[in-house]
Amino acid sequence: MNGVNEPSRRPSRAEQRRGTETRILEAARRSFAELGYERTTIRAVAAAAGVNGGLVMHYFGSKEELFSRAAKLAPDEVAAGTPDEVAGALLELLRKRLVDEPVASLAVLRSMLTHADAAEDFRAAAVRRLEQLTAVIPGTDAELRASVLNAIINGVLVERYLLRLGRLADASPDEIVDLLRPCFQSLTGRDQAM
Amino acid sequence: MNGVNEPSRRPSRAEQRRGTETRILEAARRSFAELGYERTTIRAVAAAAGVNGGLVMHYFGSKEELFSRAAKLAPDEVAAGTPDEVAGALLELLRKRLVDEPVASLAVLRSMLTHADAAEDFRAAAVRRLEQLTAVIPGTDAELRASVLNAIINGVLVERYLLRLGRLADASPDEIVDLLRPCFQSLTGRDQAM
DNA sequence: AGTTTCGGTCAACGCACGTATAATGAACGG
DNA sequence: CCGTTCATTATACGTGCGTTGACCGAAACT
Repeated sequence: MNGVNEPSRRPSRAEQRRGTETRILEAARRSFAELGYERTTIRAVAAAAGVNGGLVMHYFGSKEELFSRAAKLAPDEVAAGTPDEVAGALLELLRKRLVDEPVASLAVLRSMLTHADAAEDFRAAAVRRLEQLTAVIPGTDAELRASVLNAIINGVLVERYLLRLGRLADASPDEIVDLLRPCFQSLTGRDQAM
Repeated sequence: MNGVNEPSRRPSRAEQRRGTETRILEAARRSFAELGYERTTIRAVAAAAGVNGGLVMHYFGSKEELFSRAAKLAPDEVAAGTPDEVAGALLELLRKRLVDEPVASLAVLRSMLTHADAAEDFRAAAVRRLEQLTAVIPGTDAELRASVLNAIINGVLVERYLLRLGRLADASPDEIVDLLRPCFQSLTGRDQAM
C-alpha cells in the first residue's frame, strides 16, 4: 500500500535528532533574520520547528548559543588581482547574496544591530574580512576603502531585505550589480597612484 | 550672593514641564540610538533624565509614542541640478551627518532595524525622501539609482556609528566624502544618456 | 484665603520571556 | 526481555518589562 521505494523504516534516534536540530536551526535563522535577536523568542522558534520550547534549551543550552549556531556562516574570500578584478569579485559576492537571499547573513546583520553582545563573534569575523579585503586593495587608504566597500555591500543588503525600501527591494541582481560596478572600481583603486 | 544676571526666579510650571520633557526626549534619543527599540527601557530613560519611570508614561502614554516623539527628524531636501551638483548636495548631506553625529537619525535607523512596527512612520518619510531624490536624477533607472544612493548613505552611517567597523569608524568626514564622490557622481547619472 | 491643576513619585499588576527540572515513552543494547 | 539511554514534553520559577492608578505637594487660579 505504501510507496515501495520508501525505506518506510522509522528514522533512527540519531537521524531524528539531526532532523529536528536542523529544523530548529532553520526556524531560528528565519526568525533572527526577520525579527532580530531580541524579538526572537525561543518558544516561537520551537513552535515554528514543531517542537516544545524546552527542547531548544535542551539542545542548545541558551538563546545566545542558539544564535551562534544558527548564524554561523562560511567566510567569503576575495582573491587578489587588479583593482577591476577585485571589484568584479566583490560584485560577484554581492550578486550571490542578492540571488539566494542568504538568511544566515541577514540574521547576523540584523542581530548585530539589535544585540551587539550576541554578535560579538561576528564582529571579529567582519574585522577579519575587512583586513583581508584591505590586503588586496592598493593605496595608502586601502583600509578606509575596504571599509567603505563593506559598508556599501551591507547597506544594499539592509535596504533590500531588512528595510525593503525603494526599487532596491525588487530590482534584479544584475541591474544592481551593473549600477555599482563603477563605484566599486573607483573604490578598489582603479585610478590609484601605485 | 547669587548671580545678579540670573533671573533666579523659580521656573514656571510650563517651563518646568518643557524642561523635563526635553530631557526625557534627549535621553530617549540616546538610548534608542545606542540600544535600539527593544533594549531601551522606559525606566532607564527616566533614570537618565533624572525622573521617575511613571512620569514618562504620564507624558508620552506609551513606549511607541515616546519613540515617535523622540525620533522625529526634519526631512532633508536635496535641490535639483546637474548630476554632479546633486552628487555634491548628497555628499554635503552625508558630511553633515558625519560631523555632528545626529543622534535622532541614528535612533531611527537602529530602531527601524530592530522594531519595524515602531518605525512605520519613518518608512513613509524614507519613501518620500527617495521619491524626491528620484525626481532630481536623470535616466530611466532613476528610481533604482536613488535607492542605491540611499543605501550607501545608510550603509556608511551604520558601519560608522552602529557597527563601528573598520577605518570608517574613525576616518575624517572629508576623507570619506572625497572617497565617495566618484561613486555618487556615477550614480547621479554623470554619464547618463539624457 | 480656599480650591483646582498638575508635575512628579511610589508601589503594584500582569505578562512574556529565558531558564530549570521532573516526567514520559520510545529506541537501543545486552 | 529487561535496563539504559535519550528525544521530547509539561510545568514551574524568577525576573524585568510596559503599564496603571493612587497619592503627594507645590504652583495657579479665583
